[in-house]
Order: sequence, then C-alpha cells, then structure tokens
Amino acid sequence: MITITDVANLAGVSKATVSRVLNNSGYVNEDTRKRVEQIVKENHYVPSASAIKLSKQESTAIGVVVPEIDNLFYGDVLHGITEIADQHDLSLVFFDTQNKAEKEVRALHTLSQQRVRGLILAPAVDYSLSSLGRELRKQLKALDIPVVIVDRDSENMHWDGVFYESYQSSYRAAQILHKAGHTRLGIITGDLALKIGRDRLQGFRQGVLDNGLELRDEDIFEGDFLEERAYELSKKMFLSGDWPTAVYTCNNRTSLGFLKAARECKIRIGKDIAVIGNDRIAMIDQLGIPFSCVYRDNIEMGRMALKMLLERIENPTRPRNICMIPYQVHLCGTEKLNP
Amino acid sequence: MITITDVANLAGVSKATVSRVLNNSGYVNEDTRKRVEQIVKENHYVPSASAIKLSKQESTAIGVVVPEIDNLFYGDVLHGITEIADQHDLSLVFFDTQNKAEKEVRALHTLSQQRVRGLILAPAVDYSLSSLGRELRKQLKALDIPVVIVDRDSENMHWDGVFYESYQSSYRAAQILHKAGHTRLGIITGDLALKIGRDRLQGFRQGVLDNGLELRDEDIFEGDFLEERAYELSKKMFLSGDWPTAVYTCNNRTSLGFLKAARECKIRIGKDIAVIGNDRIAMIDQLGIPFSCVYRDNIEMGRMALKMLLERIENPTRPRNICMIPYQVHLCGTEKLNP
DNA sequence: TTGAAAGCGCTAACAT
DNA sequence: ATGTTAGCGCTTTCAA
Repeated sequence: MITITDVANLAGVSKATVSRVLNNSGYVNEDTRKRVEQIVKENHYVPSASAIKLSKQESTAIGVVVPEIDNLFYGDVLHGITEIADQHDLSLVFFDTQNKAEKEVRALHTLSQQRVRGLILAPAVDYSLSSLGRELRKQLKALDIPVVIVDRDSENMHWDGVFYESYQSSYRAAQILHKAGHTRLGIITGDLALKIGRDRLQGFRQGVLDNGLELRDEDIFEGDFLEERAYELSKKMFLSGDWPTAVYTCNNRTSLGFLKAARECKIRIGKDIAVIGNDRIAMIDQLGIPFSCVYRDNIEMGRMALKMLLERIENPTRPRNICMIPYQVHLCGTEKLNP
Repeated sequence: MITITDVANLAGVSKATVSRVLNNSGYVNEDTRKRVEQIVKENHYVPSASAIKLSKQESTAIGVVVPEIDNLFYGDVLHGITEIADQHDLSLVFFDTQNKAEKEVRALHTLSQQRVRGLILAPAVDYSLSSLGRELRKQLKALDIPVVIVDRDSENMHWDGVFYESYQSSYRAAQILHKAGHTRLGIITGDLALKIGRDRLQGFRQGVLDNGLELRDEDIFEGDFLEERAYELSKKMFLSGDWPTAVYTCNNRTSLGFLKAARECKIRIGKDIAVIGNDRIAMIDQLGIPFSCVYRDNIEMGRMALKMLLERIENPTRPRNICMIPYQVHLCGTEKLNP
C-alpha cells in the first residue's frame, strides 16, 4: 500500500508539500501541485483515514445502531440517514442489535473505540426500566459524544431525539374508529416495557374515553410488537367468539400477525371486524385490504436524525432538541371501517 | 479523551505495560495487571481503533455496499452479515448507493481510505455493460482487497460471490405453471441491463420451451425490477384485453406493481390470471393472496457472504469461490394457479 | 514556496 | 517483569 512518503519521494518533494496539495492548504507552486497530483493519480494513492483521524484528532464517521434491520421501518430510516451522510461525506459504522441489550452494549463499546463523531441510536430496550437499560444509559453517557435517539424514547432522556407522535396518533386512531360508528374498540398493544408501547396504549385509551366510549379490560391484548405474539392473541380473540368491532394494532408486525389470524379464522377484514394500524404495511394498497392506519414518513425520520446530529456537533451546548415527526392518516374508505 | 499514556501515568507504569495488559500479551505481574485494569475501568479508558489500526497495520472493519437498503431483501442480507460480523468482532462500514453508479464510485473510494479488511458488494450496475460499469470494475480491482459480490453478478467477474440460482428458479417457475395446466405464459422481466435480469428471462424462456410451450413476444414485458414500471406494464396488459393465463414476475417490487394493477383493473388473482413470482412478498401469506413463488433465504445469503469473505481473507490465493443459494418453492395451492 | 521535525495513540522489538 | 525506543501515515507549526 502506497503512502504519503512514497508519493513525496516519487514527486521529489517533502511529505508536507504533498499534504498541502492533498488538503488544498497553504501555498504550493502550481507546477509542484501538478506533479504531485499526477503521481497521486498514477499510483492510485489514497490517504489512510486512520492516519488522518489520528493526526487531526477528528473523525468523519457516524455510528448507527438499530434494533432490527430486517424490519422495513429501519431500512427506510437508514435510507434517510444515508442520504444526508452522503451530502456531508460522512461514513456510517453500522450495528444491528437484534433487539438484544447485550448486543447494544457491545455496539456502544466498539463505537467508543472508533471515536465516531456522533451516534444515531434506536435503543433495543427502555433506558429507564431494566437494570441493563440503566447500565446502557450510563455507558452512553460515558461515551460523551453527540447522540440522537430515534424512534424509541425513554423517561428522563437528555439526548436529542426524533420520535413519532405515538400518543397523538393512537388517540387519533380511536377517534377515527369512533367517527366510523364503532362503539366497542380493542387494541393489541406493543411491548409495554418500551415507552413507545405504553404511549400508544395510553393515547388510544384516552382517545376512546374522550369519545365517550369504554375500553374494556378484555379488549386489551398485551403484545410485544412482534408478529408471532400478535398472531396468537388475535387467534385467541377470534376463537373466543366475542370480540370488538374494531381493533387498533400498534405496529406493522402486529398488523401482520392480526391479518394472518383473521385469514385463518375466515374473518373478513372490513366486514366482520375493522382494523386500524400504526405504520403502513408495504403492499396493503396493492391488495385492496381495507386497512386504515396512522403512520409516519420513515425516510424523513432518518434524514432528520442525522441533520439534528450535525447541528448538535456544530453546537454542543445548545439545549436539548426533540423533533416529533407528525403522523399522517391513511383511510381505506370510511365505509370499510364499518363491519 | 483519555489515552494510553494517561493510563500509564496514573498506574505508574510504562505505556508498554499497559499495552500488554490490554492485549494479554507478554509477561505482566499480577499486581500490576490488577492496578492497570482498575485504572482502565475507573476512567472508562477505551483504546483508539485508529491508533491500533495504524500501529498494527491491520483493520477490523468490513465494507458493505448495497443498492437500496429500503428493500427488505437487502435488510435481510444485512441482518445475516451482522450476525457473522458479531461473532468475529468486526465492524461494518455501510453504504447505500441508491442504485446509482456514481454513488458506488464514491463508496469504493471512501472504503479505500478506510483500509477495510474486505468488502461485500451488491453492485448497482452491471460491471460489463456500461462504461461506468467498466470503470467501477477497474476501481474495484485497484482497491485490491478481498471482495465478495452478492446478488448481482456480471460477466467475467473474478471475485468470490454469493448468488441466487436465477436461471434455474425461473426455469422452474415456467415448469410449475405448465404443470398447473397453463399454456399461455407471460413474464414481466427485470432490468435487462443487469445479468440477473437477463438470467431470469432466459431461464423462464427455456423452461417454457422445454415444456412444449411458446413464449410469445407480446407476452414479454420488459420491466426494470421497480414497482412503478411493473405497474404500468401490467396495467397496459390488462387494458389490452388480451393476456396470458399466468405471468411470472421477476422480483418482489415487480410483484407489487403487478398486484396493484390487477386490483385496480378488478382482475382476480388466481381466478382471472395466475401469478408466480421471484422472491416472497412479506405479508402475502397473511393475506391469503394465491401468490406462488420461487425464492431464497436472504439472511442466509448475508451469512454466507461474510463467511466467504473471511475465508478469502484467510487464504487470499485460493481459487475463485462461488456459492449459489438454492431456491425454494412456495406454492399457494396448485388449484389457485388455474384461472 | 518548501522542508524539517514533532506529535497524534498505539504496538512491538529490544534492553534491562 | 518492565521500560525504552522506533515507527505506523499523516498534519501542522516553525524555519528557511
């Protein structure tokens, strides 16, 4: 691998001069510049990022940690992040924690070795509930770099963040169902060990109440944001023979589990039961399933996150900054919400 | 940021000793070790990856370049890669080229600066067709690091690769349709500027022929692997009033476009027309759409890719290694393939 | 306009 | 068992 010294020797100048050419800094004679550039090109010389980082004491990499990249939501977010990273010539060091706190610990540790400029993190666990969560919070604090939390908030966080209006959107979902004439509503919740899960339940519950309805205990199914459990719960619900006329599913995987169970039980969506979800489902429109939802722009979330991180890097002392991505509503024909 | 020198001073030993403790190398007195470890812990000291890389002249990072991370397929692949990376304590430097060759150029350049240990690459363009493709091939060769190509092959590639049995699976798709009693088959192709696109068309065509059928020119719709175009083509097909009894869609996005058009034209899948796709679609099972397909295990593809890369790094001179991920068949009731 | 030299944080050979 | 030293590839004063 060719180094700056090699280039300097080949060009018959000093390393310092080559460095000046490379960085467009300081004075350098036009002829010398040409010569050096020539050598660089001919030999495919590319400076080492490590050496630069070590010497300049600053990095050009950003850490990105997500809980499950094989969820389209995070794919979208990563897309958004990539767009902005590209504009600013930043490289991304990527981690997938697979929803495991221990993996998040390792990821943070590795990132700390890498001396990344900043970090975008979608936590695997709630930072205020489990002891491991609290450990993680400490570790993150110790990292002492700019951080933006995305998607999953916890209580008492002091980092910047980009979140979804979970409470509001869920509230809205209840309202929509009420407007469509439903009186008995149900919910398959997300993981209540995550703030985002609790918010959605609470928002929905409040929405139900504020519309003069009641949310019965037996119509609250406690899920975990995963398809498998949502499927089981839905199946149980259908088999019980007694269910709400409309349910609210708290995320895309939950919606999938619900739809699968409905299909297996020969329950017709939009006829026998109505459903409104949180998050769109990729192909729902193509298939004409009467699936309404409140959702967000995931790619935009990614863009926002990195922009916010860059602002924080720019100005480390500014007050905490939170961005709530507004929800949008996708109604698949109001009539369809009436069983 | 605390450095090894600080730790050494605090512990009252030399940098070398600290280094020995850190790396478990050479002799070091038990007491000294304890003391150093204590200081390290207390001060949250984490060695700089850059400095280590520079000094050891070896990197622990792998580059990953995909064309569109907001396609679940690549999300899955990345998941697989992550699994293995984790086992080997490798970190990933990630790039999304958004299917643009120019972005791929930049990605390769950045990776070259990073001195990554190896590279897993799903190319945005065919490396043997366009001039930019040929440029990229040169650039990749100049990188001179272990490379594994995933998903998209080109002619005359000499790097290791993990691919899908595109030809075979498409051949099989034709066979399945024939067995189900169809006599007039159609195809919405992928991007024929990509080898993978051509392979699928050719495999299907051969399958059609070998089963004693004919693939009419007007039943070949030239798509580009994207939903939009597939939608337009399908719509055109349906509006023409004259179409095959069964079509083969070459990837997941194409399937989506097709299904959307079918729905809009009130065409009943499995009744008015049968469809067999390449790639599964995430929620197709949940919804009970009679959508058969040939598909692959994407996560396994990711795992394989990184394993292969590690083997190549281990043994740089071994002959070129290609792994073809076998296809699997998902039949959604044979009867459903009969319109 | 250019070069010499020190230094970034760490490792590894060589002394002791 | 531990310290000294040189060097990894680059940047950046400071001189010339």
